[in-house]
Amino acid sequence: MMQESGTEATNGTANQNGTPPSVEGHREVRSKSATPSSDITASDLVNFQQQQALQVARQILLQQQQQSSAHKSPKNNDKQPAPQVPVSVAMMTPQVITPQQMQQILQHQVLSPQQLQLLLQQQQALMLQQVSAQQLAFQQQLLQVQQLQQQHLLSLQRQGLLSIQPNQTLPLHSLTQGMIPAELQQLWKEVTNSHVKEENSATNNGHRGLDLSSPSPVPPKNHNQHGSTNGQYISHSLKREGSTLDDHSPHSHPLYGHGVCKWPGCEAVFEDFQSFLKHLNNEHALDDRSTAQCRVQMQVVQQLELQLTKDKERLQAMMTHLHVKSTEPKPAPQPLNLVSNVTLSKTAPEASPPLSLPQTPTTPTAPLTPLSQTHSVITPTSLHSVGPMRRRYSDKYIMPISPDIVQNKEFYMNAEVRPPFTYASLIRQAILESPEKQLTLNEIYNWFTRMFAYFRRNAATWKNAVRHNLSLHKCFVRVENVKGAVWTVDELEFQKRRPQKISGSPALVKNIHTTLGYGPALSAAFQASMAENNIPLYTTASIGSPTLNSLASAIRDEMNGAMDHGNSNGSDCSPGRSPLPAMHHISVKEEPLDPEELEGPLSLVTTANHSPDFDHNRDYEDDHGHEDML
DNA sequence: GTAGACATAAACAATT
DNA sequence: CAATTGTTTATGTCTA
Repeated sequence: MMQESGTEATNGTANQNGTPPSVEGHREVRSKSATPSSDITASDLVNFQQQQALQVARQILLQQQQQSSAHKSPKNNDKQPAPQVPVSVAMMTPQVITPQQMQQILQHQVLSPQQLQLLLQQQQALMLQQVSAQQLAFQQQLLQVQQLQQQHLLSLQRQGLLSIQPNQTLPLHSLTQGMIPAELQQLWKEVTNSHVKEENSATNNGHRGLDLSSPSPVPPKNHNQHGSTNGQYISHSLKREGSTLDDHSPHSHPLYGHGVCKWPGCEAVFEDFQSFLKHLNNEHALDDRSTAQCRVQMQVVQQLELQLTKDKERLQAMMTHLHVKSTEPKPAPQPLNLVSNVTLSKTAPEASPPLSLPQTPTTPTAPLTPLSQTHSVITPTSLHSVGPMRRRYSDKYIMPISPDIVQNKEFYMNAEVRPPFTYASLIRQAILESPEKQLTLNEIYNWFTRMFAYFRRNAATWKNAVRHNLSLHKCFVRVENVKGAVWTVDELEFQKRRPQKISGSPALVKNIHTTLGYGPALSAAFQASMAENNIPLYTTASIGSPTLNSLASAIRDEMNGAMDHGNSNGSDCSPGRSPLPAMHHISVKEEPLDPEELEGPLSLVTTANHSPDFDHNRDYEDDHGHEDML
């Protein structure tokens, strides 16, 4: 009987390995390179804006430090691109800093008023851009949701379940229009009104003693080179980054548009840029009022950010909801499509590989991980797409496999989808999950069958593989026991063996390393302990917002050049590939497994009812289940 | 094109 | 004796 399953398995694997791998391989490659621009767009730009602000602040600080300490030379001015170095640092630094930092700067007068004004203006520009960028981001996301819903409705219509006009849209726009500049203006007026009165008396105070008031002398020609005025500087720096929304022509200024001063609550009209600059430096120079306005604006920005966060969550929830719902009427394999749609066009083609697998129309729509792909441009892993073991290749990027397994537990437990992890990783996970960090071979088997629907079949094949792996890898240590022998994991070995593998590996870890400032060696140990404790080390990068991910990706790209090959290890913990925590619960819990999947006795093994958590007694039970299987 | 990691298959020995 | 466990070898795929 065992034989039967064995041969069956062989056939099965043969098929699975046959066609799909190549096809998917291509897909994977494609998906890797085809970073959907839509992912990075608006929201990321917002981040960039913030980073730029921070960068400017840093540059200024740097310059000031240099000036105050050694007065190096006017070089600093020409060398504006030099501070580039910190860019990466700045990028990695949570943007949260920006406002607070600003505040501190304001309060402690660390900077010269002139520099301060730079910051203020930068901030202003940022906020204005943010508003539009955020709206843009929202609209895109909402558009996706809308499309999704429309598709859903359409499909329902086709099935005659619904008769609604496809055009019918949700009142989504109300969301997006919730934060319009007008409102901000209003807010501004309210807040600043009080200050306006003081304005007259306060305008020309000591601060102006600085050369702020000399905007005119600056010839337009210099604008592109090294601006000596605020606006110029900013526009220059922004341009250098090449990531601005605004087109900064020589005479452009974030606070100047359509002949109008965009300073909150100002709206003064100017015929030419020069007069605007004059106005800017005169009317909006660094004084109490401007400072206050800036503070307020910061609050506004924070509010906006908050709002953005909330709306993102809402969107997430909506998507989640739709996703789950769509899988509910599971009889149809449609869910998958839907998911892929939600997931993004990018993954769409991958979400359907089921072709390759006699996949169980079972529920689970796909490991969450793929969903995360959507957002994490970084992830070099489309591996999670259902597919043959080969896919697991990218597994090397995921050393702390544990979290991934745990997080997608539901999915793998119910879907007869090959887990994208190596046998070694799985074995390790099994062992580490055990209370005593040791398992007998049979217990390992049981863990496999319990945790993965996929391993409820093809027993002969994968069991052999498990044994083979146990013997082959040094990281698995066999320990004689009273009852016989148990297997344990030599974590160090486990960590050790991977480094050699990849040389030019994904730089994900690099992020972590650099971020944490750990050397490879240290980090190895660190990771090891993290992994051992099932702590998703990489979540730092993955957990965050999608934008964070793309941000990380950007960082990585940036650093790749410098650090390539430098790191022997760590390539294992990929932030990118980690599933999106927020979406974890999506995996649909299917009551019973697909009947088809549970051919006879197998159903007993399903363990689906068992809590996925380790239970000491289960071994015997499972054993029986196995016997049934034979 | 090559090396390394991995999956799979299978032969074989030792143990239960 | 059969099944299980463990080791080893061979082969093929995939990726860097």
